Amino acid sequence: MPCPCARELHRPPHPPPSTFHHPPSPPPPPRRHYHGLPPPPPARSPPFCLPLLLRGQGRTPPFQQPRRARGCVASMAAAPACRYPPKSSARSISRPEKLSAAFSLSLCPVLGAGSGEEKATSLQTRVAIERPRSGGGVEGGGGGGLKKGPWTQAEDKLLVDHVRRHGEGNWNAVRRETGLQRCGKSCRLRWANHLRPNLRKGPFSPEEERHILLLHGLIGNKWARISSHVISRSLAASTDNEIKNYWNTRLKRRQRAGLPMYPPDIEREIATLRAQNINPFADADGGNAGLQPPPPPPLLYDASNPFALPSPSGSHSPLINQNYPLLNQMQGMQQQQQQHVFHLAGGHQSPSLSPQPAFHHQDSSGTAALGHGHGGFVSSSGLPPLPTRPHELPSNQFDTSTTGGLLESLLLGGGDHQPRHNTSMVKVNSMPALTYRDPGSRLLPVHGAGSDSDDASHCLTGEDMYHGATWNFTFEDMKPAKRRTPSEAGISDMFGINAAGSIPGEWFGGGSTAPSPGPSSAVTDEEFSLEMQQFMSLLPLSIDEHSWNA
DNA sequence: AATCTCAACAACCGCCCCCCT
DNA sequence: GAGGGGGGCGGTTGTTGAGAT
Repeated sequence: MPCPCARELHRPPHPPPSTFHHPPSPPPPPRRHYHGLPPPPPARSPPFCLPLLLRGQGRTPPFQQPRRARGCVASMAAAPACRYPPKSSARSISRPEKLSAAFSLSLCPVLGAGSGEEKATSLQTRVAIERPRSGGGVEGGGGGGLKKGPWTQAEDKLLVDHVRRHGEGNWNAVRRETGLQRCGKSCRLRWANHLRPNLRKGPFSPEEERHILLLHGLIGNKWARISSHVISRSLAASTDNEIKNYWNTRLKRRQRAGLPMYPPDIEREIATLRAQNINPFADADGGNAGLQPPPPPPLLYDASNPFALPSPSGSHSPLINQNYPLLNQMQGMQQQQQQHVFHLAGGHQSPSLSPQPAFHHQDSSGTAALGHGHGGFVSSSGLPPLPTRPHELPSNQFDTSTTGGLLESLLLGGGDHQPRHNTSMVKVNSMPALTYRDPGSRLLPVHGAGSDSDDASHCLTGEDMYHGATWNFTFEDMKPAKRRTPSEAGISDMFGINAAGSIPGEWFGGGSTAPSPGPSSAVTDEEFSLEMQQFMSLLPLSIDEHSWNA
């Protein structure tokens, strides 16, 4: 029997009114058919260029391609975000058993104290309760009856109320003070990924996708940093989990098709950036000058590669002074943008919005750095965050010392001067596409051995604008659109969040002028457009921009 | 109509780091 | 310096609905 709300799933997306000064957007692409005819080729994107990205050029308005709805809207609207039983149940019992093991009021103290409506809702949505793992395991290694699995509205409310009162952090206290039978980690995750204000739930624009690709190519699976960078550009938070999921699905898709993970232009951009080998903060703060080790050969730089630009002489020169002069402006505007954001918030910071350690960070050298706020409130500066965790070494995916440049500084805490390996060519296990060729070959990834001709046949064939060669690229804007999940709508409804994402009355003290509090779609188009217009107005136009917006 | 495949995504888990005592 | 708690991050699992077969 079809879901009574199935029509909701097929309802065409309704992009909210946008004040963007962009050409009319084409209708959302059809859902990608993996076994059908290849989709029409996407509009040609301009070469990926960090300055362009930082300037927001070519950015398509968010929410134009609402993400595909998942689940039954009717039930999800009043349901937790995830309706399936917890993993522990799913693994150990069959489906009928799972159903029988579903939510039991007597075993769920939170909902057991809730209203009958909550109970009914939970029953409808088969909210399962924690079943003992093998050996009676409980979350947290002895947490004694901690609940797992999908969150309920009641739990969300408890968590939100707690954060409202006490702010973020001290997550383990949530359980003590609210009786919420969740471990601190779970609370933090729930808050960070679903409940915190300014969460951006919507499709990644093509430009954001390219941005993600570039950042991933530069720093690897540093989802939080990628997220923070995207956040800074998008003025609202896309969670690291979201980006991670996006990447993983993309990875699987392209791996199946035997395709490279990165389009050639992005790879060239990666090579270019890594070839810069410069630290923009070396001269900017005066404290890092001379601290950077001599630039090792860049990861992707290959003398035989015409696209991996050679390291500029005096490669400590700020990138922004050489090839990306706009970054000078960007950096200078960061503080201004931050102040603007807080001004929009009414100049008041509630506890949860109080400066997070990583949000406005004063590093050891005394350089004020606007950092990412993973898990916390986000920057909406539209500018790349500055290093916040100088202690953090690059992951095993990349030896980022090979660039020592802007993005490492931005994303990996470029202030760290910890010894690094000097590897000119790194095979990245988690990034198969970045297993690069032998010298002399083109800067193209080694394709996977597997070849899904079916999928591959549907990949767009483009032209290597530098070589005239062809390339296959499954453009990401072909992916199905997503939309705000019903559970999030339910959360919003539960807390009285209006369509614009603001909560009537108090919400962290932000009031109606707060920057889009509330989960999902938190930044309204008006707010986004306002900031972007103000932002863009400070920047000169360029040929690229004209051509992109033409 | 049934089954399969896929994308999407929530949530858990383990590891690690930071901070405090 | 050692130990523990708090917290962050990345990897992974498992479930869903939709579309394809």
